[in-house]
Amino acid sequence: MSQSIRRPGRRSGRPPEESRQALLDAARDLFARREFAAVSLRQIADRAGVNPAMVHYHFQGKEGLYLALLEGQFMPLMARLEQISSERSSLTDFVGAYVQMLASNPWFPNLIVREVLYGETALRELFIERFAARAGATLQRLIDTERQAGRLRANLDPASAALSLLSLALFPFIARPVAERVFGIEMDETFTARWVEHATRLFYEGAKEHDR
Amino acid sequence: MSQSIRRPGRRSGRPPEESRQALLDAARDLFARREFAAVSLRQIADRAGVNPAMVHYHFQGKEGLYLALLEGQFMPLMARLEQISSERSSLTDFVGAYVQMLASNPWFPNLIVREVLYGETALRELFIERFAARAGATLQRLIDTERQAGRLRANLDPASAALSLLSLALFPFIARPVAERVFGIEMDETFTARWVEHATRLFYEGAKEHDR
DNA sequence: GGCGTAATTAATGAATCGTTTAATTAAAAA
DNA sequence: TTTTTAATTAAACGATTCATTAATTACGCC
Repeated sequence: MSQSIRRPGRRSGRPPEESRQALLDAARDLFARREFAAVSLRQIADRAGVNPAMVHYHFQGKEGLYLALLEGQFMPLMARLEQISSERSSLTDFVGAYVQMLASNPWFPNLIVREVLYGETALRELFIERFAARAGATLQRLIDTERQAGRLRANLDPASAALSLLSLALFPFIARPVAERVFGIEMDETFTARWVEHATRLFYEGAKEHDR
Repeated sequence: MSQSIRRPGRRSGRPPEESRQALLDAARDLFARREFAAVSLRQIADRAGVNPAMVHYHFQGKEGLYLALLEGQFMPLMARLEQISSERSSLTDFVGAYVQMLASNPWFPNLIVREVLYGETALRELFIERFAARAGATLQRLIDTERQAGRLRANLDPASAALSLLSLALFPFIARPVAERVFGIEMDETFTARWVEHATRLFYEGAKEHDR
């Protein structure tokens, strides 16, 4: 399979950064589909078109590659999400930017689910403390602002409301592979825009003051 | 680690079904946390308190154990869900029974996510064809009934509505480990009941006819 | 143009994986 | 009670895992 007939030695006309980046890209794609222990170094190296030993040369081992991947790909997106969480003042813009980002980086929700929701790893704590807790608080604050402005009903529980909005915004992209088939939709930019519109409308109408 | 000082031979006063069931239970717990390739036979056997070779005696190997697990634990719950999908006529009852079941079997959403959403396995096809597609259709049918009865707005898209309701019903239990910490909730029976109430109310109010 | 260093590979080692076999004990059958 | 069968284990096997080392090639600097 990985029958590389290449002799050893530095490759000609190729910046060394290329191998490193190829490994990171391959690892990102594979770790989005299967968890750490289930992905082998040879799989990664094969996909990147380099020798497995390169993983140790560049990253000091499998775990080092994983950490570098999180540092280089996961963390920037998380920082971006955190930025969105803090600076947006409109609830709709918040959800929109959120959904936009998840839709255009399909590997991201996968890795979140794998690493944060079900992986009992140190990254979960990091994610919760540094991001989820803050985003949750921001979301509840935004909701409370809307509530005090009279656009949401007075007795609305901020935690339940925040969890609802998160559910509407995130679930379709988490369940993407199945949802696309079951509901015959394709999660492109068109769908993303429509979904943001649909979800926020449903939320606002469902959570506003109403007589019953 | 698995330093069992027990001599070989049949155990006294112990029905053989016990070992088999212990293996299935151990496998269920472990496969809910880590995927197939990441769980070793020795881990399962240790947790079950038997020798790894028992897996081959009872199930003809690791894959056989996995299939037996799906057959014995996953499939019955899926059949129960399918029953709920077909016989309930009220949308609220449907969601209620659904949520109830997910809450009381925490390993089930985990396995669904792992096996169906992200595992590119044969079980995904089975799940989609035999269950998800049918449940999706049933849900859309129920929603359409409500729509024609005037309890939901006339121009509501059944697919989007169904996906919304699913999001509200499922996401909290999929994201359970994080949601519990971020929002300071505990997903016991009390929460379950309140969530069903909250989610269906949000959905009905958000999707009913309203002037804007 | 020669030389040191950086990049890359093949070859190898130690650990662990799933599996198989043979031995051993208890239960069931005769 | 004796014999057969079922259940269980330890031990060993080959395959595959991650990691290491030594050898090889190209690049950059003087």
